[in-house]
Amino acid sequence: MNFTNPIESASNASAVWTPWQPLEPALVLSASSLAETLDGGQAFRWNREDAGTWRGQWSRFAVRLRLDPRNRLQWSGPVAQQPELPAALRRYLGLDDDLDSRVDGLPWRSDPHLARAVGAFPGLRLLRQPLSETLLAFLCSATKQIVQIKRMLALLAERFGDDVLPGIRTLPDWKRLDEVAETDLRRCALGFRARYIKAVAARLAPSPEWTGEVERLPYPEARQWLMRLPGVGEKVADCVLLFGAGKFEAFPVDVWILKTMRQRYGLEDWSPSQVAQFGRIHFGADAGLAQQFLFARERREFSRRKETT
DNA sequence: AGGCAGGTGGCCA
DNA sequence: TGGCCACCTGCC
Repeated sequence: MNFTNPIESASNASAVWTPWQPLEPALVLSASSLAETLDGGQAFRWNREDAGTWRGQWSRFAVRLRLDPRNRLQWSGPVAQQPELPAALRRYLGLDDDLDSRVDGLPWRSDPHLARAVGAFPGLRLLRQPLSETLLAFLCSATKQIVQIKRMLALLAERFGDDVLPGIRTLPDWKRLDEVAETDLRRCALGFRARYIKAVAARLAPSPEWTGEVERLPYPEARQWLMRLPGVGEKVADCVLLFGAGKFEAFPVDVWILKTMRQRYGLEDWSPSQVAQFGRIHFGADAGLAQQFLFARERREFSRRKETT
């Protein structure tokens, strides 16, 4: 790779970005699958820079992504974050997981609804985000829309995160959040979620190794550990494990999935907890992957209905 | 303009 | 266990 001719980003005069280059090995996905992966409720720090270009952050990294005319993913990153960024990006995008074979292993052959959802979002991915940030994000998520969760995290990063490069800030870690007064957290539009975040910070600030230990635990134990934290119930724990720990058997049940599953699988009067158990049994070891396709399709159906009414 | 949101925890039967 | 309600705030 050659970074001798870096270009200036139009939207950020200070950070110097590398030229666009293909991800290696190549990753092919549709524009809507890319949008759904980055901005569909797994992660909350991605924004459209202009048509077809995304800019996002995780940990101390920033990157821009777009598709070439043959739908292969290209990236451009801050020159200052070379040469670590490509490996970090591959990990973030979960390229070490053979997603194609996992998708193939789902029961789509006997489940037409799942087959339609899989067909509608070719190349859709599960991200492998830092667990700590994923926990923070989903503590913010209770009864909030994606736009509002994004706003909370942007405010948290702006006010309490660290400066990495001009225009690039980390989210605060638990140690930092433990130092912030709850009233100051509430000014980040967190509402009652601020109390949970404070309590989790008080619990995790003294043990920075906690998240790493949870990540290494098998799914059922990791889930129990997470659910001992205030503000973390079944749904948040499953989101954290699926999007931030690579536990593909986690099957988060929010109101959207609950609605779809009740309708499509004849589970009218089932509780969220029962639906989660059904999902893990029906879809198997990669139930969370199935959930992501069903979720994407449900969101698309919803926005279509909204347009026509 | 006021109800309602991608949940959780506490209280009650 | 199962059902109900408060919890903040901003957006449709």
